[in-house]
This record gives sequence, structure tokens and C-alpha cells, in this order.
Amino acid sequence: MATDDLMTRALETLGDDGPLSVEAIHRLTDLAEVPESMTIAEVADLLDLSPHTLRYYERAGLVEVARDSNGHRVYDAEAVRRLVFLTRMRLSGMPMRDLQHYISLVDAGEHTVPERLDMLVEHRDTTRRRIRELTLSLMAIEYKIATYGGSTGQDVAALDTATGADRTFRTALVHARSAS
Amino acid sequence: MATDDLMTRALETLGDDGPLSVEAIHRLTDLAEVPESMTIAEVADLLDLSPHTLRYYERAGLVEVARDSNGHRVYDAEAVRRLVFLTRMRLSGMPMRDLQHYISLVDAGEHTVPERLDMLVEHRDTTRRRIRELTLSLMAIEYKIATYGGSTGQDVAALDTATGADRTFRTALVHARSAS
DNA sequence: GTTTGCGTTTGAGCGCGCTCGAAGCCGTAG
DNA sequence: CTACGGCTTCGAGCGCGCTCAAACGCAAAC
Repeated sequence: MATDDLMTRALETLGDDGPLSVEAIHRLTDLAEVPESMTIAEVADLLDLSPHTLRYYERAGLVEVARDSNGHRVYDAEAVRRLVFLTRMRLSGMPMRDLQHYISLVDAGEHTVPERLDMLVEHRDTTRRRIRELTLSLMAIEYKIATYGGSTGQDVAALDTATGADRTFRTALVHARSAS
Repeated sequence: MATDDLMTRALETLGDDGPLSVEAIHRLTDLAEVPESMTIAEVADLLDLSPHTLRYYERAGLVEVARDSNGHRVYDAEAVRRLVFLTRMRLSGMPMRDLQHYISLVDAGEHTVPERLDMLVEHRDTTRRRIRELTLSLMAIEYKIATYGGSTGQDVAALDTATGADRTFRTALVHARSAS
């Protein structure tokens, strides 16, 4: 799958309704300025998580963070980049356990690259499955909204009789979870 | 958004790689035969969750289930349909709390339809956001796989220099979480 | 000089969604 | 007759990912 293809699809997906890309533009400066060092509050703000969580990640062994003369954390650029990565992985549903393993591989050296790639590929596939699962659920929700009749089973009933929906699709809706 | 449009998009999404739709076809008979009554094991099998979980849902007030002469649960078609709905909502991330509220609205009568629709619309939007979020994470993962350099920050660095990627897209990748 | 504010550590607690264990009932198979 | 499998109830336990409380340090502001 070509990169350009990826981006095209991404932008199409984003194009549905504006807020994300608008906000993205608004935050355009963020990564351009990756400061040499940041405080915990700054990193928390950047990544949209709490200082508590950042300390928790450190305790969990996901990052090492230096201290200043007051014992306060000083996040260097590498730590911030790692946290950006970790945050994205967390957001896409990778468990802490796996991240801990991944980081242990990173720290173990270059010879672990193949295993790291294996992990990324597996997580990519998991994420793809999850997106398809959510897409099917989304369609079911939209269908239920469109045909709302009050009963929790109405959507299925509607699918049985309406618009000559194709059977495969209908079944896929009901069994979206079978993709997981 | 027209129904046909929805289905078209759905099938496109599914078309990427086969397993789901194939499995869907394989299970095609499932909903066609919605039996008059089912045992807990049958329902568990149908919905791909455990009998434990089904009992838990009942305890949580999400379904009422009759008993036979032995005290065993007998799921009628309505209960099964409700559970299909509930399972899809759970799968798409709706919290138990919200489902309990939704079901209380269903049980309260037709005058709660507007509020139910509000809930569905909100959940639809949440699901859409989640899909966009996951899509961005997915692109980041794919990018990292494609440009793998071993460092956790490599993907970002690559984005800064590679293929003349447009800045908005690049920033969106880093800030996918800002959509949540 | 005290207050305010932001940081530190440690260990405990929490919300969620299951998941399981124990003890018991029932119907069928060997 | 007894053993087994599958169901029942009830309450407890668990894994995950935070989230917080307590007690303290330091530094700039008033």
C-alpha cells in the first residue's frame, strides 16, 4: 500500500467533518518546536494527559527522565518523542504490557528490530480489525437512527424488510463482532 | 447520508481484506433463524460472549429473561434481539452505564424516543471520532513500519523530511489524540 | 517570613467490565 | 446408583490503567 495512497485515504476520512484537521492546523507549531527540554506540566499539556500519568509511565519503565537540581523532572527531546509514540500506541489500544515489552526491545539494541517490527505489524492488523469493527457498528447505529422505531430490535427488523439490503451486508452488521 | 451510500462505503471498507465478509457469509443463517427460544449457552455462542457475561447483563438490568421449570434461563426472540443490540453498542464502546440508562428509557415507553435518539446520535459521533482517531494512529503505525529506523521517534523525524508530506497531515499524525 | 504554587515520593484506591469459585439442583448415561 | 455435565445463585476477586492522598521540598511573590 503506497504512502500517497495512505495519505489520500486519510485525508478523505478526515474530510467528512472538519474539526480535527482545523485543530491540527491550529497546533501546527507544536512539533516544529520540540524543545530541548520540557517540564512535566508542559509534556502533559502537549500530550493531553496528566502529570500523574506521566509519572506512572516512568514508573512502568516506559521512559527514563532526568531530574534538575530540585529533583524536578526534565524531559529531553528524546523522551518527548518516545512519549509521543507511546501515547499514540496507547490511544490505538496497545496494552501497557506490550509497550513495556516493546520498550525493553528498543533498549536492548538494534538486533531486536525484527521483533519490534513484528509487534508493529501485529498491532497494525489489530487496529485495522478494530476500525472495521467500529465501522460496522457505526453503520448499524446510523441505520438504527435512520429507521428508529423504539424497539432495540428494530434495526434488525428494518434490515430484514427494507431497501432490499443484501444478505451478506445484513449479516455482517449483526456479526460485526466476529471480526475481533 | 443515504442508506445506499452507507452500504457502499461499508462494503468498500470490508473489501480491503476478506476474512470478515467471508465469515459473515458463513454465518449467514444465524439471524435468519432467530429461534423462538434459546438457552444461555446458545445465546453466548451466538453473541460470542460467555454465559457469565450474559448473567451479568441480566443482573445489571439490561434484559429480563424467563426461566423454565428447572429454573434455567430461556431467552426469547426479543431478549436475543435486545442482546444483539446491546452487544453491538458495547463493542463500539458504549459504557454499561449508558446502556442501562438507554434500556431504562426503552422500558419507560414511547415518550422517551427523543432522548433515546439523542443518545444514539451522541454515540454515533463518539464512534466516528474514535474511527478517525484510530485511522490516524493506523497511518502512523504504517508509516513507522515503512520507514522503520529503530528509534521510537523515527516516524516523526521521517515525516519531517520524507516525500514532502503536507504539514497539516504531518501534524494531524502527531496530534491524532486531539480529536478525542 | 509566610503563603502560594508547582514539583517530589510512596503506596493505596478506584471504576470498569467482566470472571470466577462455591455450593447446590436437575436430568440423562453408563 | 452414581457420576457427569450443565445450569442456578451469590458474592468475591481480578486485570487494567490510571488517579489520588499524604507528607514533604523548594522558590518566587507579597
